[in-house]
Amino acid sequence: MPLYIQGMPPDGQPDNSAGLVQRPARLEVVPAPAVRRLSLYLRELESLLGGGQETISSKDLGNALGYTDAQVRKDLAYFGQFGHPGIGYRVKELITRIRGILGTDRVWKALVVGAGNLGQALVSYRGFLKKGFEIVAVFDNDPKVVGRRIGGATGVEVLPPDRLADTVRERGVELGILAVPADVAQRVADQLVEAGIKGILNFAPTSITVPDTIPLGSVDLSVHLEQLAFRISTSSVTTPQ
Amino acid sequence: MPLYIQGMPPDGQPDNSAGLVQRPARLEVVPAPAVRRLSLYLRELESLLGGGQETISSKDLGNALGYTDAQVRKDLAYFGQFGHPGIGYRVKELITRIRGILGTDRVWKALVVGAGNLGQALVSYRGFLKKGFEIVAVFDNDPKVVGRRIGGATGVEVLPPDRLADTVRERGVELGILAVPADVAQRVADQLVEAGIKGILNFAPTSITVPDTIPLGSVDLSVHLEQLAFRISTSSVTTPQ
DNA sequence: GCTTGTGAAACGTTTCACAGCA
DNA sequence: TGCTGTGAAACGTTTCACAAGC
Repeated sequence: MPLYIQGMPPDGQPDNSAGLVQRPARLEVVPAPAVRRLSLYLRELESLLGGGQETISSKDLGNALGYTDAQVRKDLAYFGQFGHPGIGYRVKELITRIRGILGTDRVWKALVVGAGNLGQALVSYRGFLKKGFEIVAVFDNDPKVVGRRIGGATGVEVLPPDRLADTVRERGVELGILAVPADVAQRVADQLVEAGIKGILNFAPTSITVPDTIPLGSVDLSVHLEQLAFRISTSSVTTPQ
Repeated sequence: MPLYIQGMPPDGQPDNSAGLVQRPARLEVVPAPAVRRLSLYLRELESLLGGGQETISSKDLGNALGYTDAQVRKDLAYFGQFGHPGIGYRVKELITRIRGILGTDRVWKALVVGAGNLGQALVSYRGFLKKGFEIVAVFDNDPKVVGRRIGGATGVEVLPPDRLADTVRERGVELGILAVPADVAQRVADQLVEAGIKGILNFAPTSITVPDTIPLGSVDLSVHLEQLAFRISTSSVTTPQ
């Protein structure tokens, strides 16, 4: 599934040398894997910034994550010219740029459906906010859980499912996180879409379908363990060239 | 990172028509994305089995997950000939085959490091066992948490970090799941490797390095939300050709 | 009819290699 | 010298299209 994004002109003078006609914004194709790596570059850069490092080369950034220097440069070049020949990339500048590209230079409101163990863990996780995500509500259909507070003093109250739609609308929630059992995941997803959610991250161990205008991500913990099991099982039989 | 696995001969008569010389097992290359999809096929098939369905075509299996029929057939064909022309795939048979391929036709012992919210959620998750994974121990360095029981009656006791190595060895633990803060993830990974763990799944929001003999998976919740944010942000500018 | 398995073609992604710049 | 940005080549993956089988 290739991703088409509207290309932005490189820094500095826009190339209008062709003359009088305004050049239409290039339509460029960004490989989905490149966008995934952008998140990892950002994470690494934030760590470097904490360590006080001011610049980094594509070689060092790649090495830290197991990619080649060419891969790093190519990935970044899809979005513009951020580097400085002879110097590398300025850490602070690149962080700002990548946040702008990913859209996390502002705070996204998210809600969690399902206040089981995983739902509680997601609501309690302190790392989301500095990444640009704020969990503003959590829902559960168990009356014994509704009304309870999750996430300590600054936490949120568990709401009943019938509050879902109005919460999305009134609070401007854009992201829905599904931490419900597999058998209700599709139904909840439908409700979220109906309520006007803009994207869904599904932790339920089942595949769900949404209109293809709604970006959908999914994380299945068992699937990740299975992939490990496969790689361990076959590594004894493996000949990595 | 291409994956090389030792190809298995198709069902029935091994092709030894070339004559007297024993044909060496073909070394075949399986795309990593194909292996990931195998897990999804398995999940879908298990759901179909629960619904009583006996056979399924590559077309229907693909449709359920958003893939083409050719993709499904190709993926499965990397590992052998499991289908029946005119019929499709027998659900029960294919489940057995895929489990055999992934290595989850037996139970893998896993441990969790970190008994915070996420660690507790992982230990408590009831779905792992029927997928072939058993969490046999959980560790935490907080003395207030050590000794506590997690996961109810059948749960496990939280152990201190100094019990890590002997637990891996004595109980034959093969998989390590990291649910610790980023700043200790690498250190814990090193200890797990030192103790003889065979694979690691990292939930800490940082990249870690392990010897390349040790398969490593990683799940960063913020990264998944970032990818959603990007897709939402760009979808207004998107022309999915 | 409907279905699989599979070479070959099409397509997508990564790596190479080097011009250009600090 | 060291580094980026980028076309072109190499490589990997998916789709096509069809022979063969139920």
